[in-house]
Amino acid sequence: MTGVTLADVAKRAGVSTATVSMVLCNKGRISSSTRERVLKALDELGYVYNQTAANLRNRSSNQVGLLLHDITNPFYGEMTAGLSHEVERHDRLLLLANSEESAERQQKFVDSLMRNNVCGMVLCAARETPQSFFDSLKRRNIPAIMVVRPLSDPDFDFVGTDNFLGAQVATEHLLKLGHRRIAFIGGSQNSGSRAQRIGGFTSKLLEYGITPHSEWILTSQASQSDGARVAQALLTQNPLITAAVCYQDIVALGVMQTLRKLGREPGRDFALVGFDDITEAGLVQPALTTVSVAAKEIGRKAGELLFSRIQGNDEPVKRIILPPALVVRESCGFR
Amino acid sequence: MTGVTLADVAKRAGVSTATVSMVLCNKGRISSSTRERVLKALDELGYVYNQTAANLRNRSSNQVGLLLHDITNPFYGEMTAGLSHEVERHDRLLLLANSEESAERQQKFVDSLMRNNVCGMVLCAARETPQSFFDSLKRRNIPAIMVVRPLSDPDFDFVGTDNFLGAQVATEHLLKLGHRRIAFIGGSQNSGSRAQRIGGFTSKLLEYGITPHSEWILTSQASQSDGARVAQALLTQNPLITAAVCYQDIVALGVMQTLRKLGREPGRDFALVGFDDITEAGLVQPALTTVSVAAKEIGRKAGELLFSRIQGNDEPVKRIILPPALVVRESCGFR
DNA sequence: TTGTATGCGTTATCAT
DNA sequence: ATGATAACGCATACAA
Repeated sequence: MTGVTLADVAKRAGVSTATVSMVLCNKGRISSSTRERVLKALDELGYVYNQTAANLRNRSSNQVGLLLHDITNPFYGEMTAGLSHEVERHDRLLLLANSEESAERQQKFVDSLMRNNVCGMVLCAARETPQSFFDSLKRRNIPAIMVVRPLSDPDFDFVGTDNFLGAQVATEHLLKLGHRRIAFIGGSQNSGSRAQRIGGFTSKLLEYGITPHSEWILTSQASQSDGARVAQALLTQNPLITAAVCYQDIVALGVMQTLRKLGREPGRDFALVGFDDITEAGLVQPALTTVSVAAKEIGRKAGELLFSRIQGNDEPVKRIILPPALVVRESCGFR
Repeated sequence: MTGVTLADVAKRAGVSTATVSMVLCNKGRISSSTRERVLKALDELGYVYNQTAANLRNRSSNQVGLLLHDITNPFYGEMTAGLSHEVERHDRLLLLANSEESAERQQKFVDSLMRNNVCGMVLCAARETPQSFFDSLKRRNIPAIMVVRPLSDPDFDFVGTDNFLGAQVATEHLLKLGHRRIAFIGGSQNSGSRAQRIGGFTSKLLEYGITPHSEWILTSQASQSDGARVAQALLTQNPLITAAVCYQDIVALGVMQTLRKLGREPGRDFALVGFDDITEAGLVQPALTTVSVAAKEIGRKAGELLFSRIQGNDEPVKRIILPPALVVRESCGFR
């Protein structure tokens, strides 16, 4: 802190603080001669604007918050980049908080963001978020956009991807290739995204006159090893299964491992579709066919919506659902 | 903004604002009876502390800035998580800015962070950062820690990894496995980290009596596809090369692709070591042997040092160099 | 132990 | 076109 204030500059330029302030904000009409003088004084003194004071006086803030549960996940890294870009475009600053999936820390962060007067926030809530969390958010009445995880609370704007449709597209792809015995592998029991994907999966099966087997729908951790583990049991007991939709790409990678262990070659003896289009998907052999959910775009759209809310847009609650895209590679057969 | 202030609470509780303030900060001695009353009023009114006002009054701030050039890069995601954790431990908030490698935007961000009065910052400066950037930072005299990219400006604290040693360890690993024709793939021409890694690479070759071929040292973008591209030319023209140290894991992943395209199986016909130990490294097949630079730890250490500076530690400039660790997986052969 | 009064650096209202 | 001054919400020195 250099400590140079408006008053110092004013004295130096031989004007009032009001004048300096107006020069800084380009408000009011000031003769170009005094403007010159002020500008010169500003420069000579190495003045640095005190946003904190301005925020207090204006009862506003130039900061928005982003609450994530795992910044380490490349998907959220992408999303953050998209949002960050939008935030910059609006000359705001981004406050980042990482709940690491703890409801307690999440609440702490949001409280902190509120104390810091953020003008809005983007949230990907932890899985076990209590209703009280959303309530406290509403009470303060600060613009907040939920992202990625569906069904947080219907009163909030939401930006995410169409899990249902994504799973439908993935499933139909397998169906059209002639597969009839298809499993769904991965995701945790209490995941809303997973519920939607399973919905897309089963609905499409039914559309083709196929009754979904609930024993062919497996949960797993979000890791390759656990994907491999759960697939092992399923595929040894049900060798007639010829394809699977996986909840995540990483799970699909695990399934690939298991297939090879069982002497079956993915892409030839078995068809596999993943979800997320992570980098590795294009890398493995055979390259993984997957549903892409455009993480960066989610961030960008969330920012766009947030700023429109900040600027007073009071249309009814919005749900922006980005269309997923099937990225066809090699894991369902080469042609 | 609910708009409830200290004064409102004070009135309600029948005390002065000073008392309320003291209750909030746990300062001064206040009878437990009035404390009760204040706490009750606080709660009833749904008071929310105004950090902005406090910051102004205290001539301080509870925010630290983090300037990155690519939040999308998993390495920086990890680092951010480490720093974020440390920031939380100190009850501060983290302002994130993404320069996308533009010196101009970077300067804009830092100016903005300064106007917002951050109490400190962690910086991974853009590659083409002009000296004026560092000068403006020094002028304001705000604690700043440089990370990852070496040699920014000797007057700043630095936290990074030992690139030289890391590359030596990686190279020696290949050498001990019997490889004698080893390439170095990746990194951009003007990268300081890369220069250090090449130093480790060549010095170790020389130690084993091998003369480094400059044509076997390639630059590439930090992407899988470019890694694949540059490897293609090298490996078709020099089929006798049996191993490579890659500047980054992502580049190594690209090289894997190329190898397969050329009918060579990584881990069997060719040995590969990466750098960074990103999540994908453990996921691909064969899993990538790599030099871990403990991204999270860099973030944590940077935070630790930053807060010690903020608290007044005025020891001479520090350079914290974290030891790299070779993570042996499968890409140099299974055993 | 608690209250009074002042100032942090800015902006906006009202004069001039 | 510009100046004086009163907030913004809080913390603290000092008084009581």
